[in-house]
Amino acid sequence: MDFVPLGLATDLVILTVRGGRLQVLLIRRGIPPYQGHWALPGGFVRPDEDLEATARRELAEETGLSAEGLHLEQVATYGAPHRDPRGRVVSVAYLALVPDLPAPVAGSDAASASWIDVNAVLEEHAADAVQDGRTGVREVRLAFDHRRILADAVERARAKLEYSPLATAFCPPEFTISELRGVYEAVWGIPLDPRNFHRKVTRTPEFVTPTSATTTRDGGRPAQLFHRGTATTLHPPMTRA
Amino acid sequence: MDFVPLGLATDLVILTVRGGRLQVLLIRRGIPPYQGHWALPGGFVRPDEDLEATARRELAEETGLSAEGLHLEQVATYGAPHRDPRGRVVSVAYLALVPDLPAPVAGSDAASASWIDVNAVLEEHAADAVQDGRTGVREVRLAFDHRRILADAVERARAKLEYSPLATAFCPPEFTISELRGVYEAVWGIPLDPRNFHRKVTRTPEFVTPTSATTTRDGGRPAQLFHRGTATTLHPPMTRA
DNA sequence: CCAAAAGTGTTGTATCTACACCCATGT
DNA sequence: ACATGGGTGTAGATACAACACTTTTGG
Repeated sequence: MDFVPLGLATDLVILTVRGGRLQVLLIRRGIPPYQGHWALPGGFVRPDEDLEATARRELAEETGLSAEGLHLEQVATYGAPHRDPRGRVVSVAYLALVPDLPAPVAGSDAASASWIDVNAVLEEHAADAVQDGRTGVREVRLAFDHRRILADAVERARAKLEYSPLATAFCPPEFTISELRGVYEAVWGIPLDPRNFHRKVTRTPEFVTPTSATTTRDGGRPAQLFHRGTATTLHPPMTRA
Repeated sequence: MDFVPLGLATDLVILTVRGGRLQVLLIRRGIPPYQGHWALPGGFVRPDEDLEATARRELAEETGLSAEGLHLEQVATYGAPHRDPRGRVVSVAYLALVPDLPAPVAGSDAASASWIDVNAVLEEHAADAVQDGRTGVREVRLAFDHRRILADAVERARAKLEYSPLATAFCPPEFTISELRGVYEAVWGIPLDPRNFHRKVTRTPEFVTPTSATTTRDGGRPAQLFHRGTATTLHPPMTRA
């Protein structure tokens, strides 16, 4: 057996939708390298620990949620020889989707964790585009190759919304069609027609199933509440513009 | 840094279409563990070698082709603690697509490599389904977790044929629409209407571009020859039944 | 001439988009 | 009453499946 010395880690791209915006959980690094930069949460795989178990453990640590029931999937593995200046570290990236948490990020360790607007990180940073008055976040440089990992994970999420019921993973157990539409709009970054969206979702077999309850939490006429259906793929798929 | 002792390897799922069937390159293991079983070609990542470089090196070694221009993409990483009985080995799986080689598998090292029908490997093996008179191949048990890796890679290929021009990676530089259809039929395992397929492919922008040449190698009326277009995604996508 | 494969036209059906319109609540 | 969001109906455009039909070669 050929045991080249290397570290094996998992990095997590934890996404949520808050206030109509797609956000990612980032940690500000307190120590070099990349001290002061933002980074994806992650950690080393323990001996005899499965890769997904590592990711799920990190997810629980960072969000304070029991990771059961949360969506978690592997995205890709990054292993360029010098991606970490300290030595060879190969990292398996996972994508996690969580609903908008009522509780703030709790249980995270000493480092400061925050929800950061994904667009603020991924937008091209022309030197003159620095001042963005709306969000306050101006420029977010990620440590290591984490910008690429984030981009790959977000692209995965965008693509999977089309043909899978993944968007429900961003929602609480019971949700309205409008709230589900809000997820699509936030992740894709485009507005959708509320009426056509409603029809499409409710007519796609097993995408969502109605409960007997309604809510007025979004204002206006009471909306039917739904929970996830049993579908694993959507026929026909949802379509972006 | 946390250097747990482990081996890092890449495994290759090299697919081709021969005689209208989807086939995978497998190697018969000459030594334990799993001596005598079929396995995916693979090998350990060298110090300072990028993951994809490892995969491309293995691909060139096994097929005897220069790996340049061949399609190669990462599929997933497999790291269950006891997937290899010799110790902890984490493997990054890559999918490679090659055209039907005029030359047989050359340059492969001592172990015997063969093209094996993918269906013969992936079909469910109920104990009483062992005797399959049609294909002659009865039972192909793969070593390690390679059956799962193969299944994941094939599913990836099947899905990508829908929305990407990936099928052209199975074809020689110049090909007819029929040959391209043969790829879809082999990978998806279903027949397609030649007339609708022709229209669909030629009307999808930048999927294929016509050359000035024709061929009669498929018999019948001479067929227009095409080469790959510049599209990276297909609009509209190709559809399975 | 016939067989075989290439390629075009047509028709009915499903789906999408855009938008008019009505429904049920809070204030 | 009116603002707000929930939900249904409908018409034109687009795409699809099925299949009749014509074209161009080899034998």
